[in-house]
Amino acid sequence: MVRVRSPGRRLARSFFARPALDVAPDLLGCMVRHRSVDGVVTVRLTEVEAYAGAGEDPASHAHRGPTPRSAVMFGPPAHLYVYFSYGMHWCANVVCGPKGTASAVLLRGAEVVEGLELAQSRRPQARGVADLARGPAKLTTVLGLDGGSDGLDIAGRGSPVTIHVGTVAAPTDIRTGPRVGISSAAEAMWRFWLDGEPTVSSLR
DNA sequence: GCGACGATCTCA
DNA sequence: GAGATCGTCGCC
Repeated sequence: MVRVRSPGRRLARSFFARPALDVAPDLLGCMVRHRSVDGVVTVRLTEVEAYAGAGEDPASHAHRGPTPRSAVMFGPPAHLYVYFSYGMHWCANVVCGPKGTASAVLLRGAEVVEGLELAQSRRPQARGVADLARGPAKLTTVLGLDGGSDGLDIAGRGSPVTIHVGTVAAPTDIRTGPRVGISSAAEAMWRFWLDGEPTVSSLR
């Protein structure tokens, strides 16, 4: 694959206005950037999971229809869905599909490519650079995101969070497998990751 | 109003 | 392998 270490063209809303199952593998290698008052952190995605729409995916937060928590998922694509998990962690998704489908892609693992120092200060417990964003809650922490970012339009003008073209993965570099940590629809091979990357959360 | 459980992480 | 720790949602 071609390795580019800086973010390329910014992804437009149309990129996300497709089924999550199509968007998810296309996001591998892409760069997620967050600029805050603290500075800029950019990561390159190495692992994602797709969550299909309401009624189609029992493992999705949107499965039983809109609730206050999952409301953002039912809105237009390219918005951030950030939720609180296990009483202590934040996890970030990007809403996909046309408005109302309530599908999304969970960001599970990434490599820090910009703002290493700031990333390390946000996760002092990290074992090493590969551990900084290996796992959805770690990735969210390193980017400096939390519930305050829920609903953010990443395709909008002036958004602090943007996603860009990064490294282009060859189809043979992409692996698929079952999603992690869910009990229903566990057989769906809707987890995608880049082969051989040390920042993939649970290796297979 | 109540209770079960979770798209997890860390440390032992 | 267990504990931390609490919001969300379904059901009573």
